[in-house]
Amino acid sequence: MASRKRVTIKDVAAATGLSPAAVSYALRGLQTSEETQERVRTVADELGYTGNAVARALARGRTGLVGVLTSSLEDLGEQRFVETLGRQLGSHDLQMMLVDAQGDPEREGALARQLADQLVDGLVVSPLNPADPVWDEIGEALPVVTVGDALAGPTVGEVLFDNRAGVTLVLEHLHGLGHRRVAVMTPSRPSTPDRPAERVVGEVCHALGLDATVVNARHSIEDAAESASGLLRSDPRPTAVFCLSDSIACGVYAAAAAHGLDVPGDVSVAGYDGHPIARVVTPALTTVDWGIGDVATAAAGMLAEAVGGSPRVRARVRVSPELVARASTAPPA
Amino acid sequence: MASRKRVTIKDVAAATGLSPAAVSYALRGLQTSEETQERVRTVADELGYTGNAVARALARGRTGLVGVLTSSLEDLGEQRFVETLGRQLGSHDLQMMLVDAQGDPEREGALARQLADQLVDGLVVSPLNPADPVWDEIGEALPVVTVGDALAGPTVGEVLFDNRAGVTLVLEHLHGLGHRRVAVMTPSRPSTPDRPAERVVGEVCHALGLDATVVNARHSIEDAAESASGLLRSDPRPTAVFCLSDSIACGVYAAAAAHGLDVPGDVSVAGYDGHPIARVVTPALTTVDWGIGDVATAAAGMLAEAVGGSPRVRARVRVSPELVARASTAPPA
DNA sequence: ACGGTTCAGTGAACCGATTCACTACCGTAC
DNA sequence: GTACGGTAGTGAATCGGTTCACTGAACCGT
Repeated sequence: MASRKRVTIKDVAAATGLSPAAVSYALRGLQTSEETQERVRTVADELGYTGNAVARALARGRTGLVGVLTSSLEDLGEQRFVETLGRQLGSHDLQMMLVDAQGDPEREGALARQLADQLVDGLVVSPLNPADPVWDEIGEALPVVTVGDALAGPTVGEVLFDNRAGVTLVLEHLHGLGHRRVAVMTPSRPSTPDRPAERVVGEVCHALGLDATVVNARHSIEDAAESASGLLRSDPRPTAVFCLSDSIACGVYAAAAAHGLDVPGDVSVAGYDGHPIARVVTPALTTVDWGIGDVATAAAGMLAEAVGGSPRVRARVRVSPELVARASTAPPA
Repeated sequence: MASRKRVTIKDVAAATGLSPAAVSYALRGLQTSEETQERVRTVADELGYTGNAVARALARGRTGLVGVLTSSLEDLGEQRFVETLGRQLGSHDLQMMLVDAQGDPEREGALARQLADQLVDGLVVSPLNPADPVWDEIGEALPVVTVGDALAGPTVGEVLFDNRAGVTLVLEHLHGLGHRRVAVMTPSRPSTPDRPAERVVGEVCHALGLDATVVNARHSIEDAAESASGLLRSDPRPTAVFCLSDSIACGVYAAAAAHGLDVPGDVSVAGYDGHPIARVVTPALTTVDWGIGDVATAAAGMLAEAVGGSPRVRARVRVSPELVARASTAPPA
């Protein structure tokens, strides 16, 4: 069925009696008379000519696609980030090509290389492993905007959020409420050697004199619930659980309910992301708002500018995380 | 910076003393001796040759990309669907190119046309407007798999869910509990003339003798909360609200909390999607599970098969929605 | 009437791969 | 010794556009 031959620019040229070059110009409103443009457009419509995006990309050396390499689409925060980013890129006439590293740093590197092979004009990435040498290569080949942690390699833009500050806000909040035995659930994979967030957590806990257990979890609510389940059964149960994403916090809620534990009566829970769902769950979730929407907008803007060919200045935006204290955290029993 | 010239197949050819053709074959392990292949691979690595995806796509007539046209990424259910779909397509060696219609049927049509211009090898779509003539054109040009409502045009696969059955399940459930004055919140835009879901709602309500108000809302939790706010203030307040997505239901929870209304004491709430979040919120949300994950897996499989070039048989999978009654619905006061 | 600009449009090169048709060469069989 | 078959590799065409360098004609003021 699909074999209906594609209408090419040559067909249009033949039908109008013009050269392919003229048609190409006419359709873009260049170097041709008004009436010719009109005529070409009419004929093109009649023939159903749509143009071949791949050929155009090859000839022009750009595709109009922006790669978005997300660390894990399972995360509600990432989902929301991606949604906004796609919308914003669209407003700059760029298409989002979404690729999911699924929390795996190696997969992330491989995907990045693949994307850089001329398929995309630029890349937005919130790196799982900012130290990966792949970023060096890629930063030289195309505009890269990072979100979250800064990259070793060259980039055209960075939207940094001070995760140390964010983590500190929560841990100080918990400490201030009187918690001393807290668990921290991070989305990290063991294979990431030096995930900054985790290191920061360790340092801050140490500084505050908190007794912290770090637990790895995946972002999905179901998986997080399972990981949390073990945690909540452990003998000296932590009095508070700090989740490095709101998704994971949702999982903890589910696990707490399953075990008949009250939040925050039996255990306090804090999240990270400032996702709207945090306001909906009961009790409303204490979380850190890093301005998902603003970050996405900034990133899209930077990349659009760089892809548009403006001189490569390294833009840098720093976002301050804000603690949103709600009902899910309270002094320990 | 980016100006470091790209290594092309010719460079590799020159470096090995072979023709570009030979290099092309060698790198794919065809028509060349073992040792040549080895040598070419070595040289290619040294030079940092990666290949140009666009040129390859033009020559071979396929890109390895699959377009995924989502109706609205604001919806938690869609987000989850897309996540699974991307994962599944990846396991078939296909890349997902995600495009968001943002709930706008016209935008959906335009994006579909754009995608079909040779950029993608296939398309997965859950159509906002199944009657749009664009599907006819596109279905002839490339493999299309629909999810949800069936399309008028030709497709290679359909994952149908019986939304009539799903809607009926919920409305009968509410009716059975004794509700007579219910509100239905749909994500439809007024511009969609014949959104099937809405028509079905009308019919089923009529059949059951329910007094139904239909309210349009966007999927985002914030927007849905706002729409719900008005609804909950209306004079003879509906005793139950049926939301056509779990996202919207979350918005209703938020609005109810803001107005000091108890769910289900003052108003029952039901959702649609079976998103994991439905189990997390309090009270746990009554919803309709249509098997997001299974649907995504089925769709990916169908499309992969069609893109792989297997004979075009129209595959059809029908998914039965299942009511998951939880604590958010109860008899009216 | 004349050189000099513009304007509209042409032809060919090009982007970077793939693939078809063909050649050179080797070994083998008769 | 000639015919034959198979393998390794080549050259050129091709995919479908864009763009550069150029041409012929119309138009300009003087």
